[in-house]
Amino acid sequence: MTGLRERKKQRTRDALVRAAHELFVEQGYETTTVDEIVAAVDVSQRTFFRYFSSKEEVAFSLQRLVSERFLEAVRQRPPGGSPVEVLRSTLVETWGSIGEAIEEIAPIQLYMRMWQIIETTPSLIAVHLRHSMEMEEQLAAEVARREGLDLDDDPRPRVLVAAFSGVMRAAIRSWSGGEDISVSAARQAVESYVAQLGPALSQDWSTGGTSPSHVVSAAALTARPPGTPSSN
Amino acid sequence: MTGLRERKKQRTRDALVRAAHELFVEQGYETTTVDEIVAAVDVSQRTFFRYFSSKEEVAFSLQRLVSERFLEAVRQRPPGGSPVEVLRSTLVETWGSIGEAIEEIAPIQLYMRMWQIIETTPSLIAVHLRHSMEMEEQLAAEVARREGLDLDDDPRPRVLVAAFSGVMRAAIRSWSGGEDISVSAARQAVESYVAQLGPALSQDWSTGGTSPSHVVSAAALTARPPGTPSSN
DNA sequence: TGTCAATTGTCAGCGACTGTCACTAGCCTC
DNA sequence: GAGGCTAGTGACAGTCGCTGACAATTGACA
Repeated sequence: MTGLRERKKQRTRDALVRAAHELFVEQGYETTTVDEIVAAVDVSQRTFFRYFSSKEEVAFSLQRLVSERFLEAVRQRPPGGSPVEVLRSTLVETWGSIGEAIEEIAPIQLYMRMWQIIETTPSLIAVHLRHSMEMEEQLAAEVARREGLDLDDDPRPRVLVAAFSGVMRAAIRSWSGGEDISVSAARQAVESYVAQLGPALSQDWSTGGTSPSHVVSAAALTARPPGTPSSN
Repeated sequence: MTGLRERKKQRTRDALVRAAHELFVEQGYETTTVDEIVAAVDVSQRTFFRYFSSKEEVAFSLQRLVSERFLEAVRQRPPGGSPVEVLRSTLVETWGSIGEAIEEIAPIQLYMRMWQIIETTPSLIAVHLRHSMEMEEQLAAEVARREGLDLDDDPRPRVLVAAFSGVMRAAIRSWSGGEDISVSAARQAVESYVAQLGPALSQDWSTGGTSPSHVVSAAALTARPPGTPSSN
């Protein structure tokens, strides 16, 4: 059992995350000041910066939680299965428990709405892209480990992960730009996009398009799955 | 002919860019203050922020120049040829004139060294990724226009451009992490990476790897070209 | 040459972030 | 259960990026 000191720290940290998310969602990221966040939790600004190295960090704290959980789940996965399938099934199977982990800190709706804020705030888009890059690197290392490959010699892990994470980003972007920002809509968007990844790469898509046949398999990577609304 | 006022503006702008690049390269981006930059050019800080909306913007001013020139060159390109080939040949043919455009503002070595700063400064990496995304969107629109396609219906322009720009980024990263940061080394790295793009996508790469055959064509996208030193 | 408009400098101020130091409150020992 | 130890907090002063407002300057043009 953890001590009182520890629990107190966790509480203030969670409170800061929750307050920050509420304010960001309510009035936007740029227009929310750190002073407003700490006022809502009633701690000093100095304390805020002891928990988070920047205002950006608190905005991505839940995203980071999700990334870490997912990465950990992939690491725990028993050997076997193709890498794409490992990533896909890990995603599907951990979705629920990761959702619960979020709920312990803030209502999941807040997390969902925060995605919209990120995707519409230029400075956050930039940071998000960098995080994705870092996440890709770690995932690629794990895939390489599982397959017994050397990341320096074999580019396939990185490529696989890049494709996977590209599809994830496309799904999130499509979902966050749409009408229904519910959890189930997100899950559906992500799962249907990801489900296309394997088939799209193995099937032959050159069914009479104007494009040369060598780009079509890759093209399917960002194709909208049927029934998904176009979001621009 | 442009008036004196106009020329004076151009001079101070170029001087700011040059001074900023010199300082960034010499002592790092974060540790260089805007006050140092304006002191080197002897203008007020307010003037700096009239030319550049942020410290980041001046750091990317030469990169932006290059992007714009390249995009413009693609736009000027007569119809015909496959999209990949159009991008590749435009790159090769405009390399020289773009270099000259840079030289009018700052020594090209400074531009080259600035890449290293960008690639090793987290906040600049993030901004760079966002710029790449924006550039991809514009290039994709142009490719779609050339091919008479609708970007909303056909994902292939975006995919093609994403692949192209991914290869470019990989090339730059490999080059900037290496020993030889000369212009010719950069050119060689970029051109050899890009040259692989077409063949890599059309060839069959499944020559007895452990991976499923459906990822190998994509895998070749980030493969190191022969003779290029590994840079991590 | 005098008027107009564009450009610049000065100043005051906000917001993100950091170093420092005194203080408070869990924790651990006797 | 008292007292020392230390992790965590608050208060304060200061730096740096960036902005608005207004006055001073300087090229443009009649």
